Amino acid sequence: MAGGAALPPKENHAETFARLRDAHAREVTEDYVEMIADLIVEEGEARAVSLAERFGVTPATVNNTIKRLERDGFVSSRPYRSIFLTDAGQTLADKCRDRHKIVYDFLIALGLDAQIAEFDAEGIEHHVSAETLDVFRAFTKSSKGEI
Amino acid sequence: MAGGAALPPKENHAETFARLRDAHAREVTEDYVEMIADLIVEEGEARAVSLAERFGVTPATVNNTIKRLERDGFVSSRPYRSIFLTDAGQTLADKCRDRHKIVYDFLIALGLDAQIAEFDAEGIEHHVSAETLDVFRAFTKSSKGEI
DNA sequence: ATTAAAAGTTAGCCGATGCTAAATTGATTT
DNA sequence: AAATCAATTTAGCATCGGCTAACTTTTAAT
Repeated sequence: MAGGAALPPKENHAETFARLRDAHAREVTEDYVEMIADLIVEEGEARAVSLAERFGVTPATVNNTIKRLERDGFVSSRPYRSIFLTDAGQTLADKCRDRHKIVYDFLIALGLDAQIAEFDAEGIEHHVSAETLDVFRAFTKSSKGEI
Repeated sequence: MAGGAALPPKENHAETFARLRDAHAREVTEDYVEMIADLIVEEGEARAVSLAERFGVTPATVNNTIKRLERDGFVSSRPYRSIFLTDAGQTLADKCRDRHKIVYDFLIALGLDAQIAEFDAEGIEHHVSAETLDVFRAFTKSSKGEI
């Protein structure tokens, strides 16, 4: 009963990597809307200069990226003004914030320190399926109850 | 004594994202050397056509990527021949295989099914710190002992 | 009100990673 | 041996996400 199990282990390589590439394509967008939402909460508005500083990129790069996000309907902006999330952008930001927190809390529940949990969560959050997120959440919850 | 804790929670955004971008830059390289090593084990050699099929990209893309890997010292190849790992490539492949297995086993230990564990591991493996890997490994081990 | 500083924008560049289409080489079949 | 078929390579293109340098606009100070 061990041999082939439920799922053929070979076949689906290509699909795995296709989904991986899709995830990558969304990462910058997700990081930006998440950060813009944070900045609006923390500083009252999202300025390009703050995004540049937080991401560690140049203002020109931020400008570039914001244009893509605008094209894709996640943010709105007017020249020399601060940046706003559209409804779609806000929805995405909310989803990302939740997901980020689930991953972060899970890593903390595993015993990792805040610095490492924060850094790893930033990388991991874009690559967890809904199923894995559920398991993470349940684990964190149960580990809290078990004290 | 609680306020600032050991690590200021704000400041280091930029460094986090810089490290994230570094990790991204390594992902394709790591996936390729890992896959080349797998192919050599499974099929006796690594052909471009197999890489193309497994990654779900065109042969032209594989060719491109192999040239970069060659430039960076991870593989060697001669025209119309199969692809070999250099020592550096083999070392990296071994490291990646270990890491991949740790992440995969951890997800399985958490109760996820093989298909999802495999897919998520592929995304997560490039973004786990050494500390997190240690915790994953310890968790998997202890969960095996606890049956 | 002018000037200086800060913020934002534009133009032009580069590398990574993908593609298609066409040419080439290698392997197989007849 | 020739012809075919599969694999590989080349050329040319696109997008993303970075950069620098130069310029413009806005904001703040004097």
